[in-house]
Amino acid sequence: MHNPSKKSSEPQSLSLSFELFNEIGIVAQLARSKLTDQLPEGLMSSHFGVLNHLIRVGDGPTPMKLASAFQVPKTTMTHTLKGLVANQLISIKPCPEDGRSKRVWITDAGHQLRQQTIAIMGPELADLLSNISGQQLQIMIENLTSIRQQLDASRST
Amino acid sequence: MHNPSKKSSEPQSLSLSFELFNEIGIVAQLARSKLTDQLPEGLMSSHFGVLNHLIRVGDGPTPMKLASAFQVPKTTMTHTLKGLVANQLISIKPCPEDGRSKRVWITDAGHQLRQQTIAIMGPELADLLSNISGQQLQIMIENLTSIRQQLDASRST
DNA sequence: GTTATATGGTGCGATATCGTACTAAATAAC
DNA sequence: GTTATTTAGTACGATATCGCACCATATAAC
Repeated sequence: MHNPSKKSSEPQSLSLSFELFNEIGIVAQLARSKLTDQLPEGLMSSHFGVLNHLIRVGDGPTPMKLASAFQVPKTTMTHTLKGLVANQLISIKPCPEDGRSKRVWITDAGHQLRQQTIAIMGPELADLLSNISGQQLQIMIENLTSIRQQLDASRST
Repeated sequence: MHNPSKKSSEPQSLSLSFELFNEIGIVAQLARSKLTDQLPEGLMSSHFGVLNHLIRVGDGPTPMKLASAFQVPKTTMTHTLKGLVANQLISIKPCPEDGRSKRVWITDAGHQLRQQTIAIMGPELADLLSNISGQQLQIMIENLTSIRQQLDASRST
């Protein structure tokens, strides 16, 4: 059953596969919940995700670009952006090059909220990983990225 | 920046921590979406999760036990169970030992649906992991479990 | 240039999730 | 034994997510 020397490119045991995705799902849920607790009333992890993305990847994407970055339906993104606008954390302007599109810009308040949240959450998250070696962390990120990319690919099919 | 030999019990880099949780969140979302696509109309990953749990862990838990197993509010579990009952995949009976509680039992139809879904999803999930060694898979599960347990613990505080 | 198709965005309805408040039953305090 | 506290479950309202239908604009076909 336990077989650490299993070769790559062989299918993994079914139960281990389910176990991995099970753990991924629960950790995601708990982390999301923890993040939401840190945010001001009316804001959720989805809102923070957008603010964070605007800083990390750069300002001015279209709503569609955001939707595909987070792999959510565009209607969901419309809704999320509406909440951010209502809280004056972003501003949405028409796209000069494409009359169908709009572009999303983060405001100073948005920048501030993101900074503030990172200052609180960052150390907490890092704490959770404190007994994981840097090497293993790297491996986990690489593997998760690989899984995500495969899922992305199968989705667009 | 890249430091594979970092010692354990040191805090991880903030950006790497965020990156890990980011990937975890997106993979969870994509996997959930894929699972929902496989299920009959009106059922979601939350419903399947309960069925799967009833088989794996055993029949007859109270709704509260299920809620804490999935780390969702009890109102959410009430709602999820209602959907499963409506589809005749579980049955809920009063608990003999505790007048406040009820107990959840899976039906034959529930058993069937779970089996059927696993038969479809299992190989797909295993495929996603086919280029990850058994050893790395083991490590990922262990680390994710550790993270989950810490999040659980901090939650009950 | 006109028409057909594709793409970006939104409105709307259905359902999921979750917080608050409530009821009923069990347990603790006394 | 009565009362206070805790616990299991539900009802309800608010919001998130998502699928479908629709509009506006852009691109392709001709």
